Amino acid sequence: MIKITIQEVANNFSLSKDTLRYYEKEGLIDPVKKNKSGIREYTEEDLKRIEFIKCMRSAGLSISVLKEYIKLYNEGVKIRDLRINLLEQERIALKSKIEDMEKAYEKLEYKIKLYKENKL
Amino acid sequence: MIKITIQEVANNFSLSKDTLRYYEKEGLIDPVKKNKSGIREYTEEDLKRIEFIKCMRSAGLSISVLKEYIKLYNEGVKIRDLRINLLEQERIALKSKIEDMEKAYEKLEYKIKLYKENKL
DNA sequence: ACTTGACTTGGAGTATACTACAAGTAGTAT
DNA sequence: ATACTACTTGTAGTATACTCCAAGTCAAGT
Repeated sequence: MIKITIQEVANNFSLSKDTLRYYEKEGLIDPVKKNKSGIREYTEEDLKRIEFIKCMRSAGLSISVLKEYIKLYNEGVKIRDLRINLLEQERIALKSKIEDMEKAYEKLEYKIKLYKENKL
Repeated sequence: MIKITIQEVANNFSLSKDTLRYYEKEGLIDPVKKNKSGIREYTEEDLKRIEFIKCMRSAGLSISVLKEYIKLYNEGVKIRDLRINLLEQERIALKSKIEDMEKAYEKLEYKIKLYKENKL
């Protein structure tokens, strides 16, 4: 078994140690195993979860939405449908957010073009 | 000349009156003309600015970045290059943000697909 | 044995972007 | 005239997501 320290996780994911502990406290990450000295030792499983959370956070999913999803996830298969539902909703929200951003992007591009052509 | 009240602006742009005054206070919107009773009367020009700000905000550009851009804008042509620069930077940042979000979107889609195929 | 450095905890503090409130004024309806 | 509504200002409060700090523990190096 590989033992990964919080420092290593922080470096690899560009997250602060504080943020990692914060995510754990909030339940986004399951409680990480600690050695006899109380020091966190992350597993591969933990890293997968952290990667997922980081990706979703960077997409703008809020802590509370992710908290809810993880809670459902941990409660097991019975409420699988709820989980699908939640993800579907977030997918839809994310889609319209991306569209908004693309609109803004085009607007920016256009504005820059005008500037460069000395028309502004 | 058309006189547009803050209420109408708020309704049309789905922004609260408080937010509109906040944007004005922060300098994102130029000081709006007031009638003899001190009530704001928005012009077409104001509305264009508000639309731009709203669009950029929804793309995630921060108040402080927009503040800076508007400040440069108001300071005139001499520093046009600075403005282009700022917009270029934001364009690049926005692009990578959109890419992040698309990655997250695909991940979500995939996860939902797995759920639906009963593989999770 | 002692210092160093990285870790632990719980809780306080910060930045951002609003959002609500209190006190007052102005115009309209009855 | 009185009540009602919408507006004004400045300031205080809130939600979110961290971020920092104090006090303490622990293992390794000198």
